Amino acid sequence: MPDTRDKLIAEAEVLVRTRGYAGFSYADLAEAVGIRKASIHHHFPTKEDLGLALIAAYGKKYDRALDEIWRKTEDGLKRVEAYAELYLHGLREEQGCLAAAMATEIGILPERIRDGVAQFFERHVAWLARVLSEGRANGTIRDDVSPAQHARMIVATLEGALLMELLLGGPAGFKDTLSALRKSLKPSRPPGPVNRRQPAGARRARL
Amino acid sequence: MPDTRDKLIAEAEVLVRTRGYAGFSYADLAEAVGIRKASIHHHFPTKEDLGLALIAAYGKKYDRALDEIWRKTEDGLKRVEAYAELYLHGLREEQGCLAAAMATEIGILPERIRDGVAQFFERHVAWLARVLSEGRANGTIRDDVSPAQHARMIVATLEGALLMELLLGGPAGFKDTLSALRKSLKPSRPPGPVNRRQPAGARRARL
DNA sequence: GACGCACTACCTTTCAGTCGGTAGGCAAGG
DNA sequence: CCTTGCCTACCGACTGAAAGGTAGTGCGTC
Repeated sequence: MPDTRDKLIAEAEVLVRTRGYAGFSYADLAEAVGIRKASIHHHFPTKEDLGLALIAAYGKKYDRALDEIWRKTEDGLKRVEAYAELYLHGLREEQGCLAAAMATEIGILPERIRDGVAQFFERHVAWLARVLSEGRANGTIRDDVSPAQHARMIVATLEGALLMELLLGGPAGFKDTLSALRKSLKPSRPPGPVNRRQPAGARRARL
Repeated sequence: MPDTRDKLIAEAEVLVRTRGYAGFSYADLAEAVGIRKASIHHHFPTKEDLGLALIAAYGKKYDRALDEIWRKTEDGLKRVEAYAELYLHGLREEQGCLAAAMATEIGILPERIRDGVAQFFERHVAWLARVLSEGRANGTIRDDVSPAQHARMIVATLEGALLMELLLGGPAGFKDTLSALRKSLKPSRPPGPVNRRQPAGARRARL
């Protein structure tokens, strides 16, 4: 039994991800959650408050997912693939990325929300940079990739693919992009046992 | 002296690219162009009519640019870089992609506009697939890239990079992504005269 | 009895869209 | 040459609906 506030955030997230920030109203949200419009203002006095809570909650949700991926495997390529799976999941539900939706509305976005969205991207880029540099070190990522540059590229690629494949090729189209991306990261030779400092207990990514 | 209709399309394009489709009103557009709100309805009876004209004009503008790039060089990598430059130009003007902005609002987009946006992406993917396969043939693109897959990836990457770098790193951040992308396309050895099987008469695509 | 939460009722502003009308251009016809 | 008629372009004034937001009330629970 999630409390009302959580339900509001959950439903508002869906609305933004399918219609954009300016594209939904308190009336829409009220109907989705099953309370009255005025009651939403009790939890989120202004739409900006709601938007801020949305991007914060979305960011935390992703932080947890990144953390889980990190713990589940030390294989750089698998980590990236598990990261990509997060986007693919959105695509299957026919929902875009909340941050991307908000980012396209820069011009009308309250500044604090903009900051939240920027932080969202920054954290992902930083996390991927760590994944890549560690992957290079343990031989699971090509050694000619630049972690900083490729981290940016990966986020950009996945955000773009989600955006585009929502109306083009669906999951199949997304996977095309994904295999092209994989090719640019995979080491030409599989990591030899020398480089491999994988712990004894084999783990697997959930992808 | 561009006529009013053209001015309306030009200004509306800016509005959508900075604020999204739902994020601007006829009142905003009227002010930007310097005519009255009612007069806009004379040219575009409904907002859907306007949106349709917008994506059509935007598509044509890009078609011309792609055509010019095609004619200017036969080097696959250079073609891709010139294509990327189109996005970079938007970034410098602090404007996102019109199609991307509309794509994030799928849930409220009139169907005909959705179709227009989907076509926009499809044409770009198709054009890039030709660029890549021809580039492979003349040795200016790595021979292990799959034109169909990489074409999708390139559009996705550039769309995503534009989206993200508008609030993150600006042109500098974009160029990071771009150099990572370049690395995945460039042949490991520069094209030798042996591989080069370019016909004497240069060809051109109409696209 | 104070607080949390949802409600009814209402506010102001803005939204897309409509209406009737004006001003000017242009071509046909007497 | 001058009227008549039709056209495009624009306008002020308006409409109903929907936007975000407010005020005050009731009602159950610590």
